Amino acid sequence: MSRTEDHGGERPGNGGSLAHRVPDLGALELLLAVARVGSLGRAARELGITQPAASSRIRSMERQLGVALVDRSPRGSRLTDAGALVTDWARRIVEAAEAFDAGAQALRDRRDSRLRVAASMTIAEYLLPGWLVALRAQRPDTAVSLLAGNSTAVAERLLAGEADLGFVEGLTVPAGLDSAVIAHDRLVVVTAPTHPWARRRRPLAAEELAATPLVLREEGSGTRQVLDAALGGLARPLIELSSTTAVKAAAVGGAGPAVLSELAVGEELGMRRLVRIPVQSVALARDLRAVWPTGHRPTGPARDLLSLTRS
Amino acid sequence: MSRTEDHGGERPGNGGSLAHRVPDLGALELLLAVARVGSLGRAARELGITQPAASSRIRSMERQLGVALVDRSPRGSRLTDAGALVTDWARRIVEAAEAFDAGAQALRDRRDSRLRVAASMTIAEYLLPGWLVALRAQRPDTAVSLLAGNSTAVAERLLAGEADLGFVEGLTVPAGLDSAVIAHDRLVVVTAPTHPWARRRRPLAAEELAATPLVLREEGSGTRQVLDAALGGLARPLIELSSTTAVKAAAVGGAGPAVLSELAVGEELGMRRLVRIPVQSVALARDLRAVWPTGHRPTGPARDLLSLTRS
DNA sequence: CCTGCTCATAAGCCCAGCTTATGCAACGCG
DNA sequence: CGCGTTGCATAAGCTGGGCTTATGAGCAGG
Repeated sequence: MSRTEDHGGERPGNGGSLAHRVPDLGALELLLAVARVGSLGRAARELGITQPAASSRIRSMERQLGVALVDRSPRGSRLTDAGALVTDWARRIVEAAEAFDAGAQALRDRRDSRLRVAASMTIAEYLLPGWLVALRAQRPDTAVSLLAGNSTAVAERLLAGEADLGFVEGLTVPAGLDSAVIAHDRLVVVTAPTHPWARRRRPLAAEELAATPLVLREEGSGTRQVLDAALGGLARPLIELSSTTAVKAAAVGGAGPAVLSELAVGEELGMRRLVRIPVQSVALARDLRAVWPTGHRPTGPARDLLSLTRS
Repeated sequence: MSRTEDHGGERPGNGGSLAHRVPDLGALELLLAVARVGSLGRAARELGITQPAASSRIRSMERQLGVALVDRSPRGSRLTDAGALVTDWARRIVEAAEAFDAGAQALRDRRDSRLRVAASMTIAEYLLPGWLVALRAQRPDTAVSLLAGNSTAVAERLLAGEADLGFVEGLTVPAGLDSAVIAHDRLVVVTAPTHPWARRRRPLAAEELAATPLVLREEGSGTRQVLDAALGGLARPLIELSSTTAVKAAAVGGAGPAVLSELAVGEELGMRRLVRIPVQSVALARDLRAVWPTGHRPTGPARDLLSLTRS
């Protein structure tokens, strides 16, 4: 029990401060660059720093992780096996950071940008950043601005000419807008893997779901509307929380079954932090739509973004 | 020197240095803490720093992003709308960092750890970090060590008593091991969204796939073995690359169709950076299995980990 | 054997982020 | 109505991580 560093006794499910154990983004980018070009010096040049800086940075990263990451040779540097693994994990962080950056950049350029997008929360949270990364890859100098709100707000912006393209997830398309379905979303019932439902063999019946207190978004949210409609207005809240992520956290923590968009829990399901409970004969599907003012077909960058969103 | 930091006209698809536009992990963690507890000061205490440090850090993050993130009031701080969105994007980064940390920690503790895991590359890359995060949430003081290699290496370690639990993805279970299927993986054919196949209506026939030069892993990799077996040893390589991520990058870049594990491309599909091409009558499914020496059923932490991996 | 590539080390600079110490604003309570 | 509590902002000073430039050492190839 040689616990090395454990003065962090915080809430369950949280170790100690992450930032001290994970290299910063610059270091991770550097590692990816080294993996790509096969040399510290060239990777350094690529990032606009000097070779000693790169050398030292990689070295200190290795010290921090306690693992050799690159094999230095006089003819270049290659990743070790552990380094290849670490690089792949690092890539996930960098990709998440790219999505963050794309979203943040759109959020910043408030008024004057060329492509103004209005989107509902779920879409803005989970899908848009990825689309923006892709859009930036295609058209690097398109500046995008983003406004997030509910369906009504999206419709208002579009009709007022303050947005060029909208995305909504509701059951109906707001009046005055044309739309195209770009994806299908489904609400799913999830629990922590420890919950009894996780060991069920037979799908859940609608009545069981309606009879069980659930971890839910607050009334008025798109998710809640769909669920209430599907169950006939009967969903019983165990707790009501004001954000998707709060609901997820509660479910992961074992508070109880939650109902959430498939989009929101993809990762948790993949990592088995949540388990999906099959449900019988409840219509929890909903369309995700791109919308624009009737008649004004999207053109230019809006058209590009729209075509990115279709599979 | 007038040039501040912009002699970087790099390869397409890459902006400039990310690290300067995205707040560092510490700042993101702080933001999440503020969102959770509703006060700068309490969030600061939670992370073991002082209130002025937190105040300044949040402020500089707001300056960096050009968006107000929190509403300060004399009675606490709440996220703005933009702040809520940014926080959700930030959470993705932090979660990726947690997975990185869990993996790295396992990689570091080479010999002496209590639970020694040996896993094939794909599993080690995409699934294990998530499991380790979950395991750490359940049993915070279990130290895990990780060794990644191909099926043969995994089997050797287990039989030599140098590993307590293994994970393999091949077609067959190595001799001397018992196994349990923990998940199903499928190889999928993917292309960039711009590729002609992305606009096909009808599924691809096996012969078409076999006749088309593909972006592939090198011969000998598990992925390649499964593909060759499914096609009858006929896969034609356009390029052979030595890592899953290199293959992904090539496919995203439009080099040509690639064949990859579903696990590896989930994110790219979600973000529409890759498009999945349906294929007809080719058996690309494979089992992911946990393995252990015949007779030695996993016990203790190994058992915990094993049960985490089953849905 | 020299030239060119690689990486490592050394010495010095600079700024980001931390701390402590303080001030100001709002709320609640005796 | 003053007083204590809670919460945020500002100021001044320290420290360290990461950068730079300068230099050296190992290995390949003409």
